[in-house]
Order: sequence, then C-alpha cells, then structure tokens
Amino acid sequence: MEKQVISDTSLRCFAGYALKRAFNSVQADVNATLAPLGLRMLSFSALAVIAENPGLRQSQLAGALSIERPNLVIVLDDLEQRGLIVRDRVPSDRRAYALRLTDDGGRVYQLAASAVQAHDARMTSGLSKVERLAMIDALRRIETANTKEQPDG
Amino acid sequence: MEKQVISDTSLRCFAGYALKRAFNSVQADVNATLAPLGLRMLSFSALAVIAENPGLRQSQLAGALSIERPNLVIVLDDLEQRGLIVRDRVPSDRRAYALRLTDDGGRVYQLAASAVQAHDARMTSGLSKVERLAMIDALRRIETANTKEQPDG
DNA sequence: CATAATGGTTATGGATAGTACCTAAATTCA
DNA sequence: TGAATTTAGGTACTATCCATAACCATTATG
Repeated sequence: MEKQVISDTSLRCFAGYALKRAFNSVQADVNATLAPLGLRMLSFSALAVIAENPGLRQSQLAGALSIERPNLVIVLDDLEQRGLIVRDRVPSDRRAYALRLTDDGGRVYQLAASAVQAHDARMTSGLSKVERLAMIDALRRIETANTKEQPDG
Repeated sequence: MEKQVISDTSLRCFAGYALKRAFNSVQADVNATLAPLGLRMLSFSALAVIAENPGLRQSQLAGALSIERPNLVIVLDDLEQRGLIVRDRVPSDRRAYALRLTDDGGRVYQLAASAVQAHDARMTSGLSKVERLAMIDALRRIETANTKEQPDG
C-alpha cells in the first residue's frame, strides 16, 4: 500500500490555518515544558502578570490575559492552594482581592520563566531575530484586527 | 477609582504568547464566520481537504489535519448526517472508507471557503502582502520546529 | 434609601484534543 | 495453512480551554 501524499494547499494559503497548526505545536511543547512544575500555559501567564503587577485584582488580571473572570477563578484557586500566590483583602474595597506571589511562587515563577524562555527559543530556532520580531509584531496586529476600539466618552 | 494599566511585558517577548493571543482572536472570528453555515474550524478544514483529495481515507485525513482519529469520527459523522460528505466503501480494503463531498457538500464548501477567505483577509488587513506571507512562512517553521523527523527505514 | 454597577464565584456548556480499548479486516510469518 | 501482528475505523472517557448566565456581597449613584 503506497502512502499517497494528501495535499492541503487550499488551507495553507490561510493565515488562520498556519496559526492554528503553529499554535497547537507550541501549546503541546509549552505544556510539556511546564508540566514538571505543575503549571500550564494559563497558570504560567497568570504568575507572570502577577509578578509584574503585584497587588492587582482578579478582574484586572483577567483583562490582561483576555480571559473571562470565571475561568480565572479555577486557575487562582489552584495556585493559591499550592501556596504560590495569596489573595490579600483590599482594605478600601472589601469585594476585591490583591494578588501577590508568595516567596515560593516567586521561585517557581523564576524556574518556569527560564524553562519557557528555553522553550520559546527552541520553537523559534528556525527564525532570525528580525524574522522573529516581525512575526510577533504581525501576530499582535492580527490579534487586534477585529478589536472594535470604542472611543472613550 | 483609576483604571491602572496592567503590564505584560515579560510575556510579550515570547512568540508563544503572541501566538496564543492571535489564535484566540482568529478562532473566535472564524467560528462566528462559519456558524451560519453550521460549520466550525475543524469541520471546514475537513471539507477542504476532502474537496482537494477526493477518495482519501479517514486516517489520511486525520494525518493531514494533525488530529487523532477518534476526534475525526465525530466531525465526519456530523458532516455525513447532514449530507455534505459520503463514506464510500473501498473495494480493495473493506475496513476503509473513501471520503467524498456530495454535490451539496461542494456547494456548502464553496460558500464556506468564500466566507473564510473574507475572514482571513479581514484578520490580516493590517499586514502587507509581503508581511502576510512572511508570517505564514514563519509559522510553518515554528510548527515543524519540534517535529522529530524520523528517517524512513 | 432605592437602584445600578462592580468583584468574585458557581454552574454549565461548547469546542478541542488526548488515551485506552474494541471489532473487523488485512498483513506477516512460521 | 494458521497464528500473531498490524491497520482502519469506532466507542467511551477524560482533560483543557474558553464562554455565558446567574448569584451574592459590596460599592457607587441618584
């Protein structure tokens, strides 16, 4: 039985198809990278933004990560139970929590950041520095292509 | 209450983060584009590859789409029930099915392809033709970055 | 003080992707 | 030929990701 080659030319010309395939590959690799630390793509992203913006609130974090608030709750529950973050009460607003990394969370984040750095370099090893930056810039423009910017009142 | 800006600089330098954000945006838009036709990203991709390779078998389609066989079954069941594809028996191998579009499936695929074409143009409207092609090429290199190519026996 | 808006949560569902396992049929090989 | 293995398709189940609706407590608005 000959393994005849299947073509997908009509899909290959779509940016979205290339995006999907590349993302699947990257996601599988980054999850494998983070699994030993008990993290996933989303929980690592959460740690990174908390590390960079200590004291931010959950809704701000959800906004920064472009996810809905309910989805963040589960992620933060997990990180909190494992002692990587704390939800401090905000004195001025008793509804809100101020998110911070614990010392342990900071250490885990540093380890994870190094691992993700290596992962990212590996995934983009076929690109020059210029190509890599151009691609990131292009992706950013795609991300905001259909973001209806409503003018501030 | 001032809306303080949350930064994600440490994540923005990762190609994978840009990829994830762009993909989420594109996926939401393409699903909204295909919803009126009763299709999703995956079922549209399946139609496209079947249209381009009439008579191919399910395992070949799964391989072309880089998904596992069980996940394809549900997609094909749906397309078959709606009369968009047929599973013809292969005389030379009674285990296998030859996948083909019906006339109706061909028409729906043409409509969907036009809609996706417009969607893709909209998503990449912020890019020049050269930038767009460079990005697609870069994404392809990322996709295959960690694909261990095992030499044929 | 009544109403609306906000922060966080719960519950739920859809889309995606993976593994384990089953059957029928084809292939390999002793 | 006949047993063991492989392959094609399918079933069942699970995990992740992301979204919406509805809810409670608190704060802001009028």
